[in-house]
Amino acid sequence: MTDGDYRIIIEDCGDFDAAQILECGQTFRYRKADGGYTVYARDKRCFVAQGEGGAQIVCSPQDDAFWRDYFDLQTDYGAIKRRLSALPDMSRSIPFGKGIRILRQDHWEALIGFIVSANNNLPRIKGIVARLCEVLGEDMGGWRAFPTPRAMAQKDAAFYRDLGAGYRAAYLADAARAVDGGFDLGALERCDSDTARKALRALPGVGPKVADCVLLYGYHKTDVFPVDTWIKKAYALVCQDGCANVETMRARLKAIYGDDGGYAQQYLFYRLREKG
DNA sequence: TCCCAGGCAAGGC
DNA sequence: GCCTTGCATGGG
Repeated sequence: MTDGDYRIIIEDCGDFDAAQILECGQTFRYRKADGGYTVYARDKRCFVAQGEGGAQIVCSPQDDAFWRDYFDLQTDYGAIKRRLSALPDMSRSIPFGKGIRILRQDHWEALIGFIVSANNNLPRIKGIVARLCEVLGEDMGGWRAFPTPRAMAQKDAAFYRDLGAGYRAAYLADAARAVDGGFDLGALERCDSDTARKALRALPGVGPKVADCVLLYGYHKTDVFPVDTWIKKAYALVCQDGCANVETMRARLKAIYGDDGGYAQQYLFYRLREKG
């Protein structure tokens, strides 16, 4: 890391664990490094070190506010955990993933990342996103920014296929053209989750699951409950009703966990994937 | 080799 | 409307 000595210090790590935050599948732009993680967001980079005594975010001093917001440092996760504690499976899942936080990511970045994520695995998603930045992102002097909608819109499906995106290649090209052509991602900030979800689903490659992930990680709309293959497997733990329809599952899980559904989903997802 | 991965879209009923 | 199928590619 060559960004100097500026550090954001997190003294109490009861609600902050870098490994859990980054490896719980909400972002694909990080690299495990010696003693921590290098994290990328938009056109910025930081290094997160986690030790016994606490965590430190090493970054450029002018990016202090950006990273405090990105890591959601102003939110009281103790209060969230207390609200969820009595709900199904939370007595197991919250202690297992107690250091998870929901990152406040960029709309566009979350959209592209989760279009890539469809029927894909985490190592491969990370690789595709890394190549996307490497080839189309602005050179920031040692690393690459996430590509702009304009930069991505100028490439066609064949380009993204060569990058290894598989059958998602056309989704990437078409979604980029839609956003570059005027689809207003920023306007959805002011919509409720159901309205924003319907709007996002008009984009190619955005179905129910991808839309929910974009809303949760790209808009911090924490009342959504993304249902993926892991949550489908877990559903029987929470609702022993034999339900197999995904939309019904989603509705029932939303009803159980309410406005904190996004957090509950993240604790559940992390524990299941890590076999905790 | 085979199954699976933070699913989506299209086509058949 | 709901259900099934095809889809690219790499990990385990």
